[in-house]
Amino acid sequence: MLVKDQTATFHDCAECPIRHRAVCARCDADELELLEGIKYYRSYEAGQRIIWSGDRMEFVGSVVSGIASLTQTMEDGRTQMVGLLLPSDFVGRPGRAEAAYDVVATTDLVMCCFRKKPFEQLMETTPHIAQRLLQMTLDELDAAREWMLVLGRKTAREKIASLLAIIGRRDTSLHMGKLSERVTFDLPLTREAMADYLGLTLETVSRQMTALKKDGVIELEGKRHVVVPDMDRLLAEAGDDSDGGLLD
Amino acid sequence: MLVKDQTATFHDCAECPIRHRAVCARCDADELELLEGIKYYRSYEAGQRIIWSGDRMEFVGSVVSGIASLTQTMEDGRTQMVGLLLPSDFVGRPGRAEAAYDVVATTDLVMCCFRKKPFEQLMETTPHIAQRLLQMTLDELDAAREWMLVLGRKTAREKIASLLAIIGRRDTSLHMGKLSERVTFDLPLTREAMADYLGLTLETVSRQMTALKKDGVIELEGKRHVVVPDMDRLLAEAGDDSDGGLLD
DNA sequence: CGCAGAATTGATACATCTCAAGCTGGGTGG
DNA sequence: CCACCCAGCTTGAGATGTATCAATTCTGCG
Repeated sequence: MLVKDQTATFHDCAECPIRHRAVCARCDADELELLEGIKYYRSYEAGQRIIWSGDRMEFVGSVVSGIASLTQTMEDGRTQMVGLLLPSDFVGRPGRAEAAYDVVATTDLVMCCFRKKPFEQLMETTPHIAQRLLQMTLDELDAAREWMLVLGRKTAREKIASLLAIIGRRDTSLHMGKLSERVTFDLPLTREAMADYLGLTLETVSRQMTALKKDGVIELEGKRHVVVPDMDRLLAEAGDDSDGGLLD
Repeated sequence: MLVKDQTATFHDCAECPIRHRAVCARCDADELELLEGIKYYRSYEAGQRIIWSGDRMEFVGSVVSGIASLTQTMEDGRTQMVGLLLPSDFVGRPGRAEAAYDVVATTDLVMCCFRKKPFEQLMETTPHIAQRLLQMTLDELDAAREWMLVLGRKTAREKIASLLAIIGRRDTSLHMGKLSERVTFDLPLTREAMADYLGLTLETVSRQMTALKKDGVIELEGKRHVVVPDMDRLLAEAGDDSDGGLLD
């Protein structure tokens, strides 16, 4: 399987695509070697569940490639996505035995895993890891709070625009720097996943996508490929005062 | 002023009421002494703004007594509370120059402050502080994500019940341990603040409070004093499967 | 070809918002 | 001590945005 083959190419941390953004970002060569000793790769297919809420967690790790989602579900089936895990994002919580959320692979996914115990021990002796993890956790907390504003106070149209803006911005920051020009990306989420993220129904997501298209805020090629002719316009629709948003 | 007098009594960290829960919880006597060297107390009156979003942060610190709220505001005035700061909670983000949120004193408040620079330096050399801060940040992240479910998927009635359950649980865990018995507490929030927390209007909050009262889920003495005859009933109304919620 | 999952579109129901009056209780000044 | 005032709260009637239920239409794929 293609995904399996990819993993082989990451064996050396020095050449890892997320080397400078993940939890190991601050580690020097010596520390990296210690991490290499306890790491292993795992691949998942799109749709596969990685972790069940309430399960015992035997590992923590980083997303290397692909996208996963953190979700919570109520007894009656209502679900809310509470996090989008992108390459370099950390999964799992040191010091906690059981998972608090479901983690599901949204696309095909590769993770760099560490068994939990050894990782926790390493954290005690390697301040660089704990420091980086603190930084990343603070960033995630900011993103979560930004998202609370979206969930609590924005209209359906603004919610969609906000989501598109995040994804668009992230994709662009990876490629080149020029914003507020024509931006193009693929939606990694189904309408249903978008609805779960935004606290809407998939019908409402669909209607608002159509409306944004009709108003010229976005263009659609197929269902998943999005073109944003004017990023500032999109940000205005999102209700953002064009300053930074999530995920800096 | 009464609040001023109180601060005098906290001069010694060893006798501080939040000694074992705040960011200094893991510090030993030596480390505490270093912290004492850079700390100072500040008092605020109910309603006073502690920090403006976008302002330069010159200090970080812990809430010693009272309650504060973290809020975000959109240009058109819509506001969303993104955090409730209780005694022992940490304010500010080491490594960031500007505040991302407004912080407002909900009740009269005392804070234990550290100038930001010295605190950051101390963090570098004192793993116990960084470790504790990581733990607290992870807890806050969990609370924020729990709240995303409330904002995104719960009905107005469930939202109110959820908020009352959190406040009730916290108050009880401070006093005695026996839950699911009669629980009593004062609401530290106005209806408007509740609305800002829950992503509702204050009219809807008021109506749902009335409805919960009429249905016997809660009793009200005056506007602010709440009696919960059956905590399990309240949790059921919140849509929680009676397991833990926020703020463990 | 035809099926299945994903997405769109339509008609209607309903929860919450909005706008507009009143109410309540604690504090202030005459 | 009373009358008034005002912030906080409650209640009402109607408007509106989103959910719900129900068909279709699309799209990729075996």
